[in-house]
Amino acid sequence: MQQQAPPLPVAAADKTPRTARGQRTVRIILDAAAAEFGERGYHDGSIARIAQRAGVAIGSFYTWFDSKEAVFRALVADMSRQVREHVVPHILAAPDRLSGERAGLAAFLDFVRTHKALYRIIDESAFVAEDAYRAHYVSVAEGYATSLAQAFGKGEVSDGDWQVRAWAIMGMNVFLGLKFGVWDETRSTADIAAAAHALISDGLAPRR
Amino acid sequence: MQQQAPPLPVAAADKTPRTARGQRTVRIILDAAAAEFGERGYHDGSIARIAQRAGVAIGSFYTWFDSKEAVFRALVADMSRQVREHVVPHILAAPDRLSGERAGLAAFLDFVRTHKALYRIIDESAFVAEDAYRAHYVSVAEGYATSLAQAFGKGEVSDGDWQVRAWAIMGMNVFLGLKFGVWDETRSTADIAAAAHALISDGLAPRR
DNA sequence: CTGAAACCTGAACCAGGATTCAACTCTGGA
DNA sequence: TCCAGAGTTGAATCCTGGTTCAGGTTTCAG
Repeated sequence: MQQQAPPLPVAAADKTPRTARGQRTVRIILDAAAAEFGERGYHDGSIARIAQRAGVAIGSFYTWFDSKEAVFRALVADMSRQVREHVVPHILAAPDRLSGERAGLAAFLDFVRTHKALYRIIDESAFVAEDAYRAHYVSVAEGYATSLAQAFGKGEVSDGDWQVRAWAIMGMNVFLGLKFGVWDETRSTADIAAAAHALISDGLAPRR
Repeated sequence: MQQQAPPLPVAAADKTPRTARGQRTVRIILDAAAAEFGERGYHDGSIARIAQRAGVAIGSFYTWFDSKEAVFRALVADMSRQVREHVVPHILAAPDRLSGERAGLAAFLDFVRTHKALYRIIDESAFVAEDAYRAHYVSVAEGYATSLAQAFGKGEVSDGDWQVRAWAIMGMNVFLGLKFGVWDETRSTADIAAAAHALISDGLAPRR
């Protein structure tokens, strides 16, 4: 009975669009920011240029975002979601966790190759918005850990240290994404995924 | 017969110290820069503050480095070397490649825990000096690849895709370093290394 | 001892770019 | 049709912080 009808009591002076028009503008700015930061990085990226790309005045930018860092954070959240949405279905569609891992990596690599900006932005967030970066990877790692533990329940993987395994596999994927997604596109993503799958699945120990 | 004795024909206007005194100053500035960039990151780090930490005038800084980016690059090279120098011996001292991998990871984690600045700087170089970053990881990956191929020759590891394996393992180590070296020190490094070793060595496939 | 090269000094300069703001235009409900 | 609120505009402000520069000080070979 304390807070009344007046729209959004706490976050009163917030910058949420109240209209379809506003929503559209926010989306446009966000995309422009993705392009700008993707190309020039956070610090060489400029608000003026973002506004220009968006075909909008600088003032409009500040109508929707408090600061340069604010857009960047919004972007990180946006992308974190996009990657997950793209990759997770591929994992789930697979018959078992291990081949799911393979499908997931292939999907991830494909995604990276077509969304280099996004990839770079998430990585740079480590230095611009550490908490956002951490949040992203911690949540992904947790997803991995539970998923693996479940797979163990079904007898699809061996027992082991879920936490370490989750971070290890995640790191693996990220670096393979960097190398074979961003830097070097000469090899097919399926190929890479297969090789990585073999490693994760059977390890390096010599066949006995 | 074109270039004569005059000291350093090509790199004439370079900034290499010609004296022990100068050398000392460069070292001091480099250390101050490591501390500054380690704490504040590249962009929030300032030359003025670096000079202050070093107990040196701003002008002196510019006697030895052309720009902010220049020190940063020098730092990355310096650290790339340091990490390698610290870790490689541990790998070589092991009886075989696979247990070497374990020792190497443990050493790496220990190093990270005591040199968080360095770790952060190398990572940030991806955005400040991409080529330096690339050079660092490409060279490490190459080291891995050849080392693994050699181990295969001795029958210590199975056959496989060396390039993918190298990048995968490197990524694994980097992320484990981030998680258990920088962010979370609750677990012993030996512990982490053991778990990672088990993963790399035998994989996730259920025991048959 | 001496002078020239090597170093050091830090106030002042300046560019780039984030942020502000006062006025203007749109839009949709009554 | 009308207008209040929602959006838009972009020149002007402001400030941070990298870089310069015109001398001083130290060092050391001869």
